[in-house]
Amino acid sequence: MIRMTEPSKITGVPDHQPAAGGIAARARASVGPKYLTGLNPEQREAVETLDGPVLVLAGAGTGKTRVLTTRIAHILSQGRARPAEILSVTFTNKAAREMKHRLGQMLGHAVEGMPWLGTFHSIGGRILRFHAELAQLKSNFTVLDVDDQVRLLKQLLQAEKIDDKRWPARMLAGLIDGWKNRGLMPSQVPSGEAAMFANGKGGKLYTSYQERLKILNAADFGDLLLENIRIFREHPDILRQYQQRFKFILVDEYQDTNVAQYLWLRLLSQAPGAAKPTTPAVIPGQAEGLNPESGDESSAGDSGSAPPAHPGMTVAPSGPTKNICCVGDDDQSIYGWRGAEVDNILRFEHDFPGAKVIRLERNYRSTGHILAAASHLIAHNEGRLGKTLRTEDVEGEKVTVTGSWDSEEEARGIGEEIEQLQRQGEKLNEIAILVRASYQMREFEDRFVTLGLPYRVIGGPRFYERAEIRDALAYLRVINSPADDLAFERIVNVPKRGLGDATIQLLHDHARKRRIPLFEAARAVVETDELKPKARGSLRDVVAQFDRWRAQREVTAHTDLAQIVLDESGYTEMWQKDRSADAAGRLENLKELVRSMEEFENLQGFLEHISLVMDREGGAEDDAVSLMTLHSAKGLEFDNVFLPGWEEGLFPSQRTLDEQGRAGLEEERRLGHVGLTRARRRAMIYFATNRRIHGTWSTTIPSRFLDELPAANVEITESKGGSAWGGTGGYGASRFDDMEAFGSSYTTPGWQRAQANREGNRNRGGGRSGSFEEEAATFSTSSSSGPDFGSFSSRRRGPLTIEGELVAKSTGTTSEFSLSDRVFHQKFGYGRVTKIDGNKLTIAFDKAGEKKVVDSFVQRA
DNA sequence: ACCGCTCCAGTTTTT
DNA sequence: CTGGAGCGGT
Repeated sequence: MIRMTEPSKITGVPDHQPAAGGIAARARASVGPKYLTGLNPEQREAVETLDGPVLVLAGAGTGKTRVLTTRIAHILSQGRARPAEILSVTFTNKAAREMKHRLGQMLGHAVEGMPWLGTFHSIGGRILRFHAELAQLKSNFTVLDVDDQVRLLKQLLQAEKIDDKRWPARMLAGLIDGWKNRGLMPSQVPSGEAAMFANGKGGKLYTSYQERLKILNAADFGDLLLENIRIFREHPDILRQYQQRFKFILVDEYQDTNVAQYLWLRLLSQAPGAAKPTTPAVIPGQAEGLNPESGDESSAGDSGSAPPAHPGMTVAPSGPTKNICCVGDDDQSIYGWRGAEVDNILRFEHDFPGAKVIRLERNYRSTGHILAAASHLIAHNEGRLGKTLRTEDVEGEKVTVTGSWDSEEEARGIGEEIEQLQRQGEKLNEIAILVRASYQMREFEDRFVTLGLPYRVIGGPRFYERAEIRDALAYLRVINSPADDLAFERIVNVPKRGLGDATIQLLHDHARKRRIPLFEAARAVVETDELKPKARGSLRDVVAQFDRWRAQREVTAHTDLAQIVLDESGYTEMWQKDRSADAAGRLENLKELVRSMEEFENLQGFLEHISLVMDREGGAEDDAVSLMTLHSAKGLEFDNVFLPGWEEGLFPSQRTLDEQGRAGLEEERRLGHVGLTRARRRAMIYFATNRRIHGTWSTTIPSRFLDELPAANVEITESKGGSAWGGTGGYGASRFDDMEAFGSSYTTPGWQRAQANREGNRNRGGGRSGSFEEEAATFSTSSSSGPDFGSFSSRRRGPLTIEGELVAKSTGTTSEFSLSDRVFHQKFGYGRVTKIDGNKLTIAFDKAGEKKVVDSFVQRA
């Protein structure tokens, strides 16, 4: 039942792997270098096929990262290339770190010499710094975050007198991002698209945005690749230099690449010298921009089978290709909405003639039932290369599907299921709840807080995206480069200094008139009497402070300087005074920021990398349930996975269906596949019949994906969260047949089912532990269920003994708190106790309102 | 300049 | 039902 060991990813031999191919294979395997032992034949082929293009289709849990790292080790140990001659790209810093780590383990030493292992953006940024002047930048250019970008665009919109309510800066940022993802410079944007924004001003705004970036000596994320592509196209000699350097190219998660990344890879993967010196003056792709379907590649050879080429991809002359190895899984492509092109992977053999395609289909993660369910589901997709995951693991437990009355019951049921798992000895760290949309998390959080069940939310704002980190960075940016207007504007009135819009406007006017940065404008303005005395003094202080810090920079270590700046500016104090729940965390983050600076030589080096490299690394030591979206679950695995909210409209998401049609549906289905394949031993799907959407209750119908699960691997269970729909009612073992019948028409209104079940429940009636039931009733968050359902929900009851146990287990029955105590809670901040019920407190929080929490989760304030 | 009110819109997220 | 933005009052 229980898996014995996790197959060792690096050196061990997976225990359930066959002696494939018999004696001959084994003999051969034992001959090879030791890092090859333990690879299955396909993995081994993927590692050893070094020459020419290779596409490794690596299904979930088939050892993808292991193949990538082993391949690098193999290249190195075969002497085919030196570490600095291998280009190895990932999407996330986390993935890059993971690869470095594993490589280090495999090679037995730290991987100092792999300078070109990193994310697309960090490597693109690195290359761009070398040739910054070719992009009208200086090598110390700033990488703008989304906030800066939007602020800049807002200014441009204002300058153009465009109503930024009707045409929000965010939307324009999204458009520009989309264009950059597709590898389009301003001149290449199809005129129809450029005209869509702000009555035809879209293209012009893109152009002026790019101009402003150059003036600010800044690049956004898209530029890091786009400017590379431009430089490579316009300077074949530079391109050739990189082509010669990179003897091998490895790409992780190829299914997530966008057009720009694809073009970048294509350029770099041509054999050196194959790139004909194109006429640099004409930017190829410009013509195609007007006529998107005319990429010349698509006309070559095999018609029909491959999707049409991207516009603008003709820059890469089809010539001999170097050793590029792309690893990915078309069934896990879930980022289409942000520019990823599944077509890239579907078209690989066409784009890289002579490519070898290797399928990894042996799954070392999940049990048979889970894998069968996932495979069966994804088989409903049409646009896929086709893989069949196999396992030699046990069948294991069937995937369960559980219906709940509403989302509250769903949360309660999952909460109880988790407690049961916990009592069976499962680690909370091995339990995850994967939701489609982040607003689903709230209900679980509320429930867990009530239960006192430790949980952690994965995803959410990244470390460097947090306001306090960006503020701190802005201070440092202004010190480092006085011309960084965006940074200056961000912090000039943070903390509050009485420098509001009027002052900023004045500075802007000055700066524009005299063509100087805002900071210099400020310096000049304080010498005049254009400002009111108060603002003037304030601004004078700010200028003086920055002058002082810049002087100190010469004689102070950069970490110390950062600390000084944060203290002297009053920024630290601002958060110290803040009484909200997250203030403490923010101060902690600031400390962490200062600490992280130690890894860098100096302020300049730190700032150059920070926006690309920082990410939060939460303390994962505590045992806690993980709560996250399906998207952020990609790449992770857990013994027990809960998949709530499988309802039409939510999952698959109505919006995706509306906007993307069939392609959207397929992407949603891949999301379901990703969710299921995260589970090693247990996958538990839930759907609710009623859900609150935008505040009002609506009735939902089960997701069509439920119908697409294979009956043989799925078990219908009853909700634990108040077994309102007992086994007898409409919810027996036969229910799956119901669902299959459901199959063809999804129109069956869910409420019909709900009605039926409601009847069933009425008939059942009767409660169990009366006394506790009362407590539970008072305790459950007051459910303002829809009109019809009020009577029903008040009837709800469940195996409450579970809760009883937890209560007993927690802190005993007498609370150490008294009425009207001031308390602090990690999540909700400060509040006052208004009611005590054993160890359960009702607290009126200053900011979060009234909540019920277990007393062990609060402390006296 | 800042606070508090009303109104509106409302997936998924990395770099 | 929430959070963010924009507006008007102090």
